[in-house]
Amino acid sequence: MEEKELAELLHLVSRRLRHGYVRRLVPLGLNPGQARALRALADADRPLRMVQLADELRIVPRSLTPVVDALEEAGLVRREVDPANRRSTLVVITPGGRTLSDRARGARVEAGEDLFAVLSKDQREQLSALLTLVDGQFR
Amino acid sequence: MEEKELAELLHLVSRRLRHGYVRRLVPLGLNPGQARALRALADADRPLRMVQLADELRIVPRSLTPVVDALEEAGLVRREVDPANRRSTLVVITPGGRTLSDRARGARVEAGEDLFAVLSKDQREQLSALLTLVDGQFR
DNA sequence: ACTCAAACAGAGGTTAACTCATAATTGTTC
DNA sequence: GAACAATTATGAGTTAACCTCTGTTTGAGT
Repeated sequence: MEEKELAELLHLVSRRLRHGYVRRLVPLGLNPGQARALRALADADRPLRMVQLADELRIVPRSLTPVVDALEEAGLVRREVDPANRRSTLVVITPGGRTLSDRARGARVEAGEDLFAVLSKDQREQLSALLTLVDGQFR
Repeated sequence: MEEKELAELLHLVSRRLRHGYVRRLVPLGLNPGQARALRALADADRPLRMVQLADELRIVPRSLTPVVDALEEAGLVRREVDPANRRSTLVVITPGGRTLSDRARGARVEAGEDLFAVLSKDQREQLSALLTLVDGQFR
């Protein structure tokens, strides 16, 4: 009776995930967008320019500005002028930012474990593989 | 290096889907939330009270009010006082609403086909089954 | 030197949620 | 059967995460 379409399922599940994630991020003083940006910076392991970071997050650069504002405010990143191109801003993660990024990763993993508790390890890997395929097609 | 967590993948993919969906809904004058509500009403095949509909959509009733406002404005649903309980409002889909709901379903399916083009039919069914499992655990 | 493009941010809008408070009704209990 | 509690919807206000369009500064190519 309740056979939902993929679109609907995806929406509901991703909303549910966000819920658990947000809850765990609150004590860290981060929202998901900020956590994602921080994570991308930690993973890149080098300063990124605003455009690069925005691209990584698949958002337009303008949408990144307030995210970086907040992270900078919290001392988790620093903005630096790119010496190679003074139009560009380099976003540099601070040691504090790195630490918090690790804690945020924990929150993300926990939220994922909560949500995907009903799936076996195999099933999770399947899901991950399928989504990677879908995401990958637009690289 | 590009090994993304499930949380991240889910977020990116569902955002991508929404994108394609929104684009196709624009000519119908609907946004995704309105389309979802309309769909739930069409599927229920009977008037639903605000609380019931909200529950179906997994949102709090207060969040449903403006959605129904818009649908009513567009003549796609009607609000009626529930004769069985005068506190309750019954949301009744109109013939026009039903028609548009069908068109919105088309949009949703098309967007899904676009996004999941890289997957085989089998893979899509797998994905759907996995997400149904995850979604199902909270009912 | 002059023009065009790139990078960022200001201003403002949209969607989709949320909470808290309130009015109307109904159901329960003494 | 009056008093109290719960339910239903909504007013008011907030938040996250995006978007577009515009303007400023800077750099790159001719």
